[in-house]
Amino acid sequence: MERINFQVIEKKWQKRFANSKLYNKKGKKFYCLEMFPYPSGKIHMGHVRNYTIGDVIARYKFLKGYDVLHPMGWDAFGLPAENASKANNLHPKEWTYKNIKTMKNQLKMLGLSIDWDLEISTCDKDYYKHQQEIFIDFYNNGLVSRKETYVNWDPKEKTVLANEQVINGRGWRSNAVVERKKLSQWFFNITKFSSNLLEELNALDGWPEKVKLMQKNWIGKSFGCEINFELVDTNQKVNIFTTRPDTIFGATFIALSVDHELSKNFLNKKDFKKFKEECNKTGTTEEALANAEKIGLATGLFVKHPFIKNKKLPVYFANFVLMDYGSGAIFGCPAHDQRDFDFAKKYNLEILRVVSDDQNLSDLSEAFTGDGKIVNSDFLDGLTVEDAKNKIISEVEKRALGEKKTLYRLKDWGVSRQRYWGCPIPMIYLEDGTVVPVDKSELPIKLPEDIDLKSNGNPLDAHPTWKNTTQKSTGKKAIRETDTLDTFVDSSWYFLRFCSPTHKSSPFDEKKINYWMPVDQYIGGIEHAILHLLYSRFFTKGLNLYNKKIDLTEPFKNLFTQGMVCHETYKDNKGEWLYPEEVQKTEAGNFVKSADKSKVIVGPAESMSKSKKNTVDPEVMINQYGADAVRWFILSDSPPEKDVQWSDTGVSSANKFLQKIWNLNHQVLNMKEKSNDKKFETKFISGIENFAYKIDNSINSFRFNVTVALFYETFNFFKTYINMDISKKVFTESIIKIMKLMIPFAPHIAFECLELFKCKTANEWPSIIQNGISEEIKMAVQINGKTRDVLNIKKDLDQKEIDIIIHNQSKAKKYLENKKILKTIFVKNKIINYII
RNA sequence: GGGCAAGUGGCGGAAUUGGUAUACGCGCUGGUCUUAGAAACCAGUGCCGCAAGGCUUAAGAGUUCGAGUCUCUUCUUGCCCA
Repeated sequence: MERINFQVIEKKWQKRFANSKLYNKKGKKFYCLEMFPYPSGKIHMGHVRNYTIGDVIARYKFLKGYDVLHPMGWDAFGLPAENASKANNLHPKEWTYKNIKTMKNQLKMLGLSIDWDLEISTCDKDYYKHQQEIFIDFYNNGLVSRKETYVNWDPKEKTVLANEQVINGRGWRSNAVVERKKLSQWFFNITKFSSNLLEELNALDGWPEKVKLMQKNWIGKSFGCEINFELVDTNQKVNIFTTRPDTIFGATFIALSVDHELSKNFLNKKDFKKFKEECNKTGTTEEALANAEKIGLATGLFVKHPFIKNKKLPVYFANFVLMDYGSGAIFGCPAHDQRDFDFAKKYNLEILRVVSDDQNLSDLSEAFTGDGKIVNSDFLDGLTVEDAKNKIISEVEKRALGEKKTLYRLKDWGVSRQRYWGCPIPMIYLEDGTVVPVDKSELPIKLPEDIDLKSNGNPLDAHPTWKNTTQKSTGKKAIRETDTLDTFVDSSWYFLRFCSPTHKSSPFDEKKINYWMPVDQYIGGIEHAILHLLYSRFFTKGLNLYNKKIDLTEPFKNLFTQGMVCHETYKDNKGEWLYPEEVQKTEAGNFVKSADKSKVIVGPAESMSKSKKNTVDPEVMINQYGADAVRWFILSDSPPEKDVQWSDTGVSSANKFLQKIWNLNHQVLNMKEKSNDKKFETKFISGIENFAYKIDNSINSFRFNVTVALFYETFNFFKTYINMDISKKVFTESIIKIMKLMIPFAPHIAFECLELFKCKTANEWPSIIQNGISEEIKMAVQINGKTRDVLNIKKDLDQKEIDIIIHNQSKAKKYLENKKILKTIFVKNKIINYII
C-alpha cells in the first residue's frame, strides 16, 4: 500500500487554501472569530488548539451552507517588542513585522481556512488612525475623562498597571512589587455602563455561565447606605458609606482615607505626612489592602453616634480606606468586619458584637461576618441581617441622616501607558493649560520611528521634537500627549474592523457591521474572561451611544473558551528545567537526560510555558507528523473546553490513523466489482448513516473529542464490512461521505481523497439520514433493575411480543422461571424491567 | 475565608432526556511476520473468581422499578474572587 506523503499533499492544498473564501451569499451569515494572537515570535500549541477549533467551526458552517467570515490579524502593539528591541537592538516595528511574517507562515502550515485578504495589524497606522478617531469620538461623547488618581505603579517597567494587571500585589509581567502613585491619567468611563454591562449578561445565552459569573462578580453590584456623622464641637459632618448599615450599633470608630477632605487640616503636620507616605507603599488593589497590615493615625477628632445618645467615636486616618470607593470614609464595626477587627485590636478599640449566630456571645478571635440575629441594637434587635439593613436604611432616610446607595466594584478603565510601542493618544495640551483633541484631519498621529528606548521613563516624552506641535484651528503652540493607549484598547474593536478592514473614511463601514456583527462564534482562552471581553462590550456600547447607523449592543453572541495545552515538566539532577527533546525514555520506562543519561525528575503536566521548558514546537510536530495529524490529535484527547495534555505517542497515533484512512480510500478505489447482498448492504449503510448523524451532532455541540472517537468507530465498522458482499458503488459513496465529514478536522487528506474519487461536491455537507435505516434495535432486559440480557430485535415491538421472546430464548429467562412477576416496566425500544 | 466547577480502569476520556457503565484512543500482555528491531496485522486487557457468579463511577446516606447522572452530608482537586 502506498504511504501517504503528507508534505506533498499538505503543500498542494495549502496553496489552494492561501486566501480561503468561505462566502456563500445564498446562506445565512456566520462570523467565526478566534482571538487574534500577539506576534511574539513563533506560534505555540495554545494557538494551534485555538485556531484548529475555530477552523473546524468555520469549515463546518461553510459546508452547511453558511456565508462565513473567518479573518485573522495581529494584536501587534505591546511591551515585549520594546524589551526585545533593547535586547537585540532591533526596532520594535521591525521585530513585530518579522514575527508576523513567521507566524503567518506557520498558521498557513496548519491548513486554516482564513481569508488573509482581511488581515489587520493593530500597529499599522491605517488601523490605529481609526482608533484615535474613536478615542476623539468617545471624548466628545463624554466617554473619556482625565483624572488625577492613584495608580498602580510598576517600578520595574516604569508604567501604570490596571488593577487587573496586578496579581498578588505584583506586576503581572514584571513581578515587581506594585506601588501607589498619583498621576494624571486618561480614563474610559466604563462605569457609565456598569448596570448595563451587568444586566445584559443575562441575555448572553451563548456564553459559558462561568464567564458570565466572573464578569458579574467583577462588576460587583452591591447595596449600601450613606450616613452622616456629626463632628463633636463643630457643624462639620463626615459622610460615610457602608454596605453593612445593620451593624451601626456596633460602630466604635470612624476611619478616613488620607485623601479625605478633612485631611486638608493635617497636610502640614509631620506625623500625617509620614503616615501618608507609609500608606502609598501599599498597592491599590482590594487584595493588597486586605493583606497589608492595618495602620492608622488618630486625628484627635470625635463624631457623635447618630443613634446612640452621648456616644462619641474617635476618628482615624487608615490605610485600608480608599477615596475612590464609596465616600472615602467608613464607620468601623470591629466585631463584624475583619479589617476593622484587625485595626481595633491594634489600637485597643472597643469591640461590640451586634450580630449573633446563636446564644454564644463569647469573645471573638476574629470578626463574625456570617448571618444571624441582630442584638444589642435597640430597635433592630431580633431582626435578621437582611431585615435590619432595610429597617436602618429607612430610619436613616426618615431622619435625613443619609440615603440608600447602589455601588459597583467596577472602576473606570485607566488607559494611559508610559510606553512607546502603542497607539498615541490624540490629545494636545495648550500653553494656557487646556487639553483638547487634535483635529481629526491630522490623524493618524504617527509614532516617530527614530526613538531611543535605552533610557528609562516615557520614550515619547524623551523624544527631542515629536511632542511639539500646534493646534490646527488656532495655530497656538501645543504639546502632544506622550502616553500611549493600553493595548487592551487595540483589541476592543478589531472584530469590527475585520468587517471592512480597508475602509478609509471611518473605522468601519456601518453596512458591513450591520451584516456581519455580532460575532456568531468567538473562541479564545479563559484568561480573557474578564478584561478583554468586558472592554469589548464597553466599546460596542460606547459606539452604539453616538453612532446611530449601527445597531449593536453586544459584540459576541456565542463564546467558547478552550482549555490550555499542558505537558509534563522535566528537571535534571541539578534542578534545572529540561526541554522534552532533551529527555529520553529508557527501556525500563524511566526518564533520563539524553546528553549524559543522568536521572530526570518528571513533574506533573502543567500549562506549556517557556520558563518551565515544557513546550513542544508546533512547526517541528507538523514537519514530523503532518498538519492533519497535529490538528487531529489536539482535538482528540480532551473536550475542547478542558486542558489537554500533549503527548508524542498521541500525535503519532493520529498520524497512523490518517495513514489507515488513506489506505482505506485506496482499498475502495482499487476495489473490483463484486456481488451485492442486500442484507449486508442495508446493515452497512444504516451503520454509516448512524455514525454520520452522530458525527454531525458532536461537531455541532463542540464535542470534538467525541467526533474523533466516532471517526475511529466508523473506520473499525467500515473495516469489518469491507470484505462482505456489498457493491463498490455503496462503499464508494460511503467513503466519500466520511471524507466530507472529515474536512473540518483533517482538511488536506480529506480533500485529497475526495479528489481521488473525482468528487464534485466537496464543498457541501453530505445529506444524512437521521437514525439510519435499520429495522433493528438493542433492548436491555433487566430483572429487578439488573441487566441480564441484551436483545437484538425489530424496532417498535410491543411488550407482549417482547415478553414471548424473553420467555422463549433469552438468557434472562432462567431468572423468571417459577417466579411471580410483580410489576413490569417497559420503555419502548429501550428497556424492559421485571420486578419479581 | 467566599463563590463556582469537577472527581469514572494503569492514563486521556465516553455514556445527548434517570434506562446495556468503562465507547474510542494511549499504554500494557501474548501471538504472526522478521537475523534482530521498527512498522504492520491478530487476540486479550476494570476488580475478585477455575467457573457459575459477584463487585465497581472519591466516601456515605436518600429518592426511584432502575442513579455515573437527581437530593443531602463528608473528603479531595482545580479555577476565580478575597
